[in-house]
Amino acid sequence: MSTPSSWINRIHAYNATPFSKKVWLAMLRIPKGKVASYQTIARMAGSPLASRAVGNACNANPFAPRVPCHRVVSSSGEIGGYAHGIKKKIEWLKKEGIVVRGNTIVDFETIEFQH
DNA sequence: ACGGTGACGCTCA
DNA sequence: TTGAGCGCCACCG
Repeated sequence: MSTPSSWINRIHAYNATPFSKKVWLAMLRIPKGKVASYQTIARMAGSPLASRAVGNACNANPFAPRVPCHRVVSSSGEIGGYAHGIKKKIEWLKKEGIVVRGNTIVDFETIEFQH
């Protein structure tokens, strides 16, 4: 019940808008130890200019942290926001081996997942 | 139907 | 470097 495909099923079964589901599905593709920008997720969801709307979808993610919205950060390398508090977001990221200094991802460019 | 909202991103002073 | 301004877009009352 924790395989990637089961989360895909959970997402599809959940009552949410198509765009939100696309965003959540895209997040599943970010490898542990990497991060993706809201912009990249927007691109993956098929709406390249909807980075802002991606933030809204992340905020509505009912499956955190198993569906890893904590791996979605600002294109500047800043942490961005988190529904359960930025502290929590940084906590998850560090647990996955990502180094965070202040509100910034260290070596963001090299660990950024792009698609 | 429509205007307000927000976990964005970019530019410019 | 930092903050203000603005464009962007899906979603919600």
